[in-house]
Amino acid sequence: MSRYNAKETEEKWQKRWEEARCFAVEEDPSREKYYVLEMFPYPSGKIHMGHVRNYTIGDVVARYKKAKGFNVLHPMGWDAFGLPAENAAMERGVHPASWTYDNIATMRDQLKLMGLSLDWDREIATCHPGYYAQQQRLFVEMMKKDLVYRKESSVNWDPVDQTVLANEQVIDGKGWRSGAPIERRKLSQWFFKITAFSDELLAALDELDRWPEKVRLMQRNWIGRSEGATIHFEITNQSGGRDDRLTVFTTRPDTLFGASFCAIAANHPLATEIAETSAEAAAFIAECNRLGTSEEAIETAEKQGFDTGLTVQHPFVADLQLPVYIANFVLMEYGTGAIFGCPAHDQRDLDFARKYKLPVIPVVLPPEADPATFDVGDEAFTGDGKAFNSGFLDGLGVTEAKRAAIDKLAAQGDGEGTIQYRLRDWGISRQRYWGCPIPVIHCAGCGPQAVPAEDLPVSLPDDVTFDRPGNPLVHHPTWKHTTCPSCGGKAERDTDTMDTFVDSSWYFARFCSPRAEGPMDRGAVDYWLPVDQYIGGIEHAILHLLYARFFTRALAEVGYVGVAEPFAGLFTQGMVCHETYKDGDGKWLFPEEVEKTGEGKAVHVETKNPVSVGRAVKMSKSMRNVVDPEAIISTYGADTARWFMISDSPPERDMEWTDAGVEGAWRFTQRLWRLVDENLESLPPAGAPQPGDLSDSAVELRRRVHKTVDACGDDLEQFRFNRAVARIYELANSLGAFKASDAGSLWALREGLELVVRLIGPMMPHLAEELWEQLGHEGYLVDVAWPSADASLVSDEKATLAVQVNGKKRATISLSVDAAEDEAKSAALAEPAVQRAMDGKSARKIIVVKNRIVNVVV
RNA sequence: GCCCCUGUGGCGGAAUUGGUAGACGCGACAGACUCAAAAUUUGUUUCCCUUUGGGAGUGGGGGUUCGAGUCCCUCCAGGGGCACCA
Repeated sequence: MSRYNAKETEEKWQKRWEEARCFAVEEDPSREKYYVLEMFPYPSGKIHMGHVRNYTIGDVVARYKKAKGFNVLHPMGWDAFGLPAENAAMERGVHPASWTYDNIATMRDQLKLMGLSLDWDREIATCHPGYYAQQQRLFVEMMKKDLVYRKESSVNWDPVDQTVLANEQVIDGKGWRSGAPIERRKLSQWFFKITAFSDELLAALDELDRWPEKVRLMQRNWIGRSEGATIHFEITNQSGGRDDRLTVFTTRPDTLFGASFCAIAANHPLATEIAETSAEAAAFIAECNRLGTSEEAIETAEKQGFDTGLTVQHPFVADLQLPVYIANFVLMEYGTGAIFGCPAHDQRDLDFARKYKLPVIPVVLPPEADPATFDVGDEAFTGDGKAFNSGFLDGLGVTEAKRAAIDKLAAQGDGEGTIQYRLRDWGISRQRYWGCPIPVIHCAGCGPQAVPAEDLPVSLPDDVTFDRPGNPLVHHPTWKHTTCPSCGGKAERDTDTMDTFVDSSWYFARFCSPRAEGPMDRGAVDYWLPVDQYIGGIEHAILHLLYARFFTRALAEVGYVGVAEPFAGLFTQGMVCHETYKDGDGKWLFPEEVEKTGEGKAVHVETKNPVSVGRAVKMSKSMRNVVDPEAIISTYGADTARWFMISDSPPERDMEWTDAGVEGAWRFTQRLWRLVDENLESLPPAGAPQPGDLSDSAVELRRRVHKTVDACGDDLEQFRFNRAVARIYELANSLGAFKASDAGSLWALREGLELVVRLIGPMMPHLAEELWEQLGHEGYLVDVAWPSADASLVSDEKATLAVQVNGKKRATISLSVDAAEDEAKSAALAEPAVQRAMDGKSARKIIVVKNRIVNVVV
């Protein structure tokens, strides 16, 4: 009896597939296309289990669709620009380019070990000039279409390192390297006009019916369309020539009678103006700026305000003036950067009012509450109710009151109904080296000028150093100095590079024609786009996916593509988790440093000191709970790793990586091998015709086989890989237990073995090819069509129904499929257990659900 | 803080989408094979009650229904995103 040698076999088939160019594809208008794409990886060094899961799922889909007869495009590339390369440069002195390309080489080799059905001819890296040159062309063309503009916006500034920090580099308001308190600073930056598409991006979500509902919901909330009102409050005690009105946006104009203050953002123009003459205001604003730019930091900070001393006139109540505060929880980026506070009906306003002893006036009465005694306490009432304490609005519901308030404001000239979006334009300027240079030249006389097409690309200089803070492109002795394309005078290049989200906003289109001279070949994108199935992590649910949707629309305006939506189908897979280990000193340990001693206990491999075992969390370097895919593949083979990845947990759910699970998967590969190997000699030859009559047990086996084929196809279509795997286990159990003696059973056994091999093809492709060959077939299983089940063997003759009495199961009965209701009733009542449970009472009602259940109500 | 998701045996999960809860795998236990171990293999395995049999049970509490893991309300726990990580 031979043993399956995974390593040898996997190498053998990987080589053969490559030589036969099994996965290289071209446009073929005569065939239906299917574009499978997994989110391309950032080349961080080595592949991790998250990649293995992502690419296994994608590969199952790609191979399945290929077997279903589609012309399948399945490419791979590298999201190769980004911050970690610069960190490596600073920490280890390696050049970002060589660091990145080394990582790509390593990770490419690792991916190849997985046996993925990729068209490697189409490989791209976003840091390659061949890619980013095209991106610069797109930028220039978008500029011409007025989709790009320049404005000021805030960044996190590290005053010690003299550099801009990413949000993740700000920890508790301090720079991660310097530890210095960070400041908000304004810089002039480039923006993509994504808000021009707010409505369209929102409306089109309804059509994306192969996207997870939760992703569509998150995007809807992110775009955040809200109907409300802008209200102009007259400033009553101002001095000087400033604008005498404060404009706020609110979604609750119905609560205007409950207003007790107004608040403006720390970077509101009025705040800036006040700070010029008030040292206290300036100090407070500086304090707010220390919070950094992330919404999370701003909203979780304790609510604080600064009373400007200004007051504004309430538009409806003649003798009411409201104080104006500068507040740390008001965002300049949303609405008008100013709000009116109604503490009774907004939690943040309430917290603020309690702190600064401002009045809390309830103006919306919850249903069934008493207007005389109703009080909000510490919890604002945000639900629906009737307006009270509200003058002309009294008695109206929230919706009607909003309308009435807006009408009155408009009539008075104090405001109007407005639709506001939460979505902001996309700032893409980054003060970094390792990114796509922004192809713009700044001329003192002519202003910013796009680099002319014939001068593209603007290449990154190689000779840069990271020995001092700031952007190497700024420090470079010659790079930024150039001449103005318009006037010919001295000018400087824009030293910013693009956000790496730009790189990943069109790579799927580049894959259609990766070596095209322009950004993309129209014929190729018209054939391949949209991506039929996109697969990646849920962490990209909003930003990446929304930017790509915007960019595709921008590409359509520029004339490169004919579709608006890049991804027709989306699947978001869960994370790969692992237990965590800590030694007595609280130091994290790698799994290989830990030895299990049973019952959830563990010790250190060398010292034998006890180790505390923590629950499974997402694999991460910081907690050391990582398993190296390459080590797994070299021990068990790629098929085992792939099989385990999809076998237990549903792909959209988080999964736990365990040694026991991998070993179980490995045992199954061996079992399948033996199943074929042990029977090989007695089986009829491949392609032998079905013998005349089959024994009952052979027919029964065929039923199981064909039912499995039928159900597995459905499961794969619906991404229920774990169910398909369970069915294949069941089938393997049946095949293993089957006693074949006569010619008919041996024929049925061959059929069953061949079909199980074809079913595992997308999941364990190497083993499947090898077994297919063992079973006497020539050519590649990869080229064999997906099997279809014999319909006559899939349907059952008998159905088992549960019989309940008052909803409690008391017996089961076996009836022919679709048996009549009366037959089911009498069979149910004939059961002794049912009679016993009925306890002599008569049935008041009997509910019969065909082929499922009979419920007797007494 | 805001938005979104998840919760079923010792563990991962299944449940025909409102109709027999626990398929399949892992682990554990017992047996076979073996000098022994590994591998393989047979069986048992939600909990409680003494059994033929009965009761409880899908994070907690409540509701709708002939019937709820599935729908509604509420609470708890864990996770993802929050615009410069990718």
